[in-house]
Amino acid sequence: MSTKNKILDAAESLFADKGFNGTSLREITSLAEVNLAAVNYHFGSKKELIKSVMSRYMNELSPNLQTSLLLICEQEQQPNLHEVFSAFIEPLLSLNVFRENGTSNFLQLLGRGYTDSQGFLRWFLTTQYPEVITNFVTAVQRAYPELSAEDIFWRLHFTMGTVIFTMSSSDALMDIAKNDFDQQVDIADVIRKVIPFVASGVGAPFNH
Amino acid sequence: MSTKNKILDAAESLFADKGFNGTSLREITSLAEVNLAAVNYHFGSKKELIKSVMSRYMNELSPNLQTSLLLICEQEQQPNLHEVFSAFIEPLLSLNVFRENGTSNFLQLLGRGYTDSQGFLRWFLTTQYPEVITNFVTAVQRAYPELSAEDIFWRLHFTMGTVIFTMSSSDALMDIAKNDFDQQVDIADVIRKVIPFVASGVGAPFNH
DNA sequence: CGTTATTTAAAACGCTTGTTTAAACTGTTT
DNA sequence: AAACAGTTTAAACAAGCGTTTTAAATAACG
Repeated sequence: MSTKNKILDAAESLFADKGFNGTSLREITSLAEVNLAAVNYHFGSKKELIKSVMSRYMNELSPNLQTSLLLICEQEQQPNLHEVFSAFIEPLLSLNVFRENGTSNFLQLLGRGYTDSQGFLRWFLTTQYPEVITNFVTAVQRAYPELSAEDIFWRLHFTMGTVIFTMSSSDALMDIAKNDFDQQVDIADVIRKVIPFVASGVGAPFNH
Repeated sequence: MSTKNKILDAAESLFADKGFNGTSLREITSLAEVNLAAVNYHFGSKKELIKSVMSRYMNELSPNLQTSLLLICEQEQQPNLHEVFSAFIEPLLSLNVFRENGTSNFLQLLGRGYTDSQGFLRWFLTTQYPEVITNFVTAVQRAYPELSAEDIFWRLHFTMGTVIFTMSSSDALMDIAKNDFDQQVDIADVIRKVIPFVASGVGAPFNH
């Protein structure tokens, strides 16, 4: 495997675990078993390395998610919200074949990006991959046309919060569930549990 | 104002803004206009300062939340989930009189604590203030008895995720809402928007 | 008033951070 | 075989970190 990919792999799992700020280049390069200077040689800076780690996932996920959402938008009958959110399941889980622990790693990284580093990653994602959000909004609008643009905006961010936060701490949560309820769960189970929650949340009646 | 409180105030707003890892003691002491060494003198270490900042809020919030939830648990008729979650509104908003921007600062700190510093703050809160969680679970159980303990566990964490994540990025979200929808919102508005979402999410039917 | 304890001040500590440098090495091309 | 670009290496850089130390200023009390 190339040095570049060794760095990306090591950075990915450390970033997911301890955040971007919480991970040093020395930790990354020693896990990747490459020289410290290799990061700056191949990526230029730590910030660019973070972008590369995220891009690798987004370039894999984005087209799958696009076709999955488009399928829902273009079908004859009106979809319900549960269908819309279920459209995420397969593209997200397919990240697991793309890379070991791909699904949870990616979602954890997403969560880090929203809280670490004061939102520069949010800017990066919304400017580099805006069509993902657009399609998602369209799908929700088709499923629940009474919802105003403002309410869609807020409820989609609530949804992102639910999913991202859950996945950020999914390791800890799965441990607790195992200890307290003898309940062996994996990331696919968590996704199946969270879909009814967010679908119902987005579909909640509103009292203006 | 005492040196100790000047430090606590400065630390609180910086921590909420940039996270625990992302804030240095030098930033804190220079915003507080006190000497650098004062932190270690008064609090012993940065970690203890973090605990102190959180405790100041928890000691204010915890009793209010207790009485509010107890009121719901002890009332004659069965409460619905919307009532249960609404029990948080007043105690949370009262943090705003306790301290400027108290509500959003506290919720942002809570979010930081779950993602920064690998969960030591989660340990701190669940061991120091377990009765808050217990009462909350009891209230939800009364409102939705069909929900199993496992499902309550998961859905309450989804709820925490929604709220904490939303509040962590509430400043950014309120800015976007203002720009895109000419919608002037404050933290109370956000809370009013999120309550139907989480109440509906927790109350979602499940498909076993 | 004088003594003791508490609080602040400035400087330095040792350590880690991201980044840069310059030399050594690798494999291909002329 | 020599020249070459592409990589890797070890060492050093300046800057920032949390913490400690020492001395000066302030407050409390007999």
